[in-house]
Amino acid sequence: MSKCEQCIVRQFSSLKALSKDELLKMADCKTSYTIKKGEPIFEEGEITNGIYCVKDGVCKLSKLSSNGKDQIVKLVKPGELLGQRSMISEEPANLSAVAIEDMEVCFIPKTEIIQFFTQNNQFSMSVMKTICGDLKEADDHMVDLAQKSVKERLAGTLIYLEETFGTDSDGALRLQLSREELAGMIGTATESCIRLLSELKKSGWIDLIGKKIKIVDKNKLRRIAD
Amino acid sequence: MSKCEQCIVRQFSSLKALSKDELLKMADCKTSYTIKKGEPIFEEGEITNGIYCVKDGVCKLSKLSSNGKDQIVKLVKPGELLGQRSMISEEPANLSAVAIEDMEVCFIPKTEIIQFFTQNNQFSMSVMKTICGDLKEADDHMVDLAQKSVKERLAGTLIYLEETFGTDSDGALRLQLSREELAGMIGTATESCIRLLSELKKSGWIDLIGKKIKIVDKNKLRRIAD
DNA sequence: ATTAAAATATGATAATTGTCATACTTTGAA
DNA sequence: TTCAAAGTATGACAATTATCATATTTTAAT
Repeated sequence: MSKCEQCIVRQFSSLKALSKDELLKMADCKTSYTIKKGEPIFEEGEITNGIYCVKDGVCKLSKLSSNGKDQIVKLVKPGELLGQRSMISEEPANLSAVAIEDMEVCFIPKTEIIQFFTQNNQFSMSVMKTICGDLKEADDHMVDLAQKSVKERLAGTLIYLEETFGTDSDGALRLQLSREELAGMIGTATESCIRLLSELKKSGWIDLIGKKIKIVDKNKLRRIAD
Repeated sequence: MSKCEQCIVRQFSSLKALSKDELLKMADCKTSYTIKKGEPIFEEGEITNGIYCVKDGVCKLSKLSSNGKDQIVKLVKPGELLGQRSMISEEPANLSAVAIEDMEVCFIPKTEIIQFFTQNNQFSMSVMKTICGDLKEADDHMVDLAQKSVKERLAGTLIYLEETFGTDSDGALRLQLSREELAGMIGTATESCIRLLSELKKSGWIDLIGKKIKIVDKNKLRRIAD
């Protein structure tokens, strides 16, 4: 069993507020999982009874709409926690978490987290701040979905993907999303997404290398995104 | 100065977790305000340094989009708290709060709330749960905005307005929103909103009495909304 | 009570976006 | 390696939604 104390990603989440003793206790009761690309960590409606700490890889949090399409609400990257909301609300998961890349995650049981909440105020304040940050992002995202055009949202999403997950050796977006997933992020039909990507390529603001996307003129994209 | 102990709406918010002593302390440092319909409680970008408890009246939380339209993110009713998110995040307000009806609110300084957080675990857990509830609603709302048509969202919003704020003596929605505000809730142009209301009226599912809206066939609306 | 301003309503039209069909390309399993 | 399946791409068309113009009604200030 690996030690939480030595885990680097801990620094990026609320877990950084835990003491050495608490980390040792956590290392004792945690379970590590390997999740392959495309596999779920948990699904909408499932009772999770704990939270996951993402050690490696990226996953999408999405919800199936009544029209049959999957809307991606958020991408979660290493260092972030997963499933806090439903654990705190004591409800089944509202969203599905599915790996976009191969992942390594650790599961920490609810009983443990609740103990940390009561004994470590810094920890609970940190979790609270994280959730507040999520709420702010959700509100902002909502406004964009309601008021911006698909093209504006696509441009904004491409910039977000580059700034958040970086680029590979070709200078293309490191995070490989399918066109369907990209469409699910911006809230549009897959064909519309593909069509607008072609349009942005024709304009010369992006380049399409196979299914990879490379941002050529970020300023132009920024101007489109507002 | 009125006593928080005797305030009924307290029961509906996290403030119900406070002890008698804490309530007395709060009554001492709170400030009461009367806010007229149309007036702001705080605006986007403002530093608030505390939270508001809504004693009477309803307000909208909205954000100005780059296209110049105001998107309404949430309606806040008596008993609910206002401004917790930015207080906890220690950031300026992300949304504007504007009264939709004449309101009575109490302002409680941040220093006080932070004290309650550290000394009363039930209180901080309750606030955390409320914010988690807000996050869930925001996520769900996001999916609807991204995946549903304007007509579906309008139908859903009308049902929400009836079930949340009730009806007046005519059976019409008690909460009086302008067409522009209703459009701002569902994320569409005012004209589109008006047009669809006319359409729903022609179909006989709703009735328009002046600018009031009355739901005639809720089941039909529900079927439209999904 | 009068009247200007604001809100509501509707038509005409354009722009955006979704849907269906189909072709091409890539991927992965036998 | 081969081939079926999945993913990507594009065209044609329909549906939805926004925009602009204008009329009507309501509201509120004088």
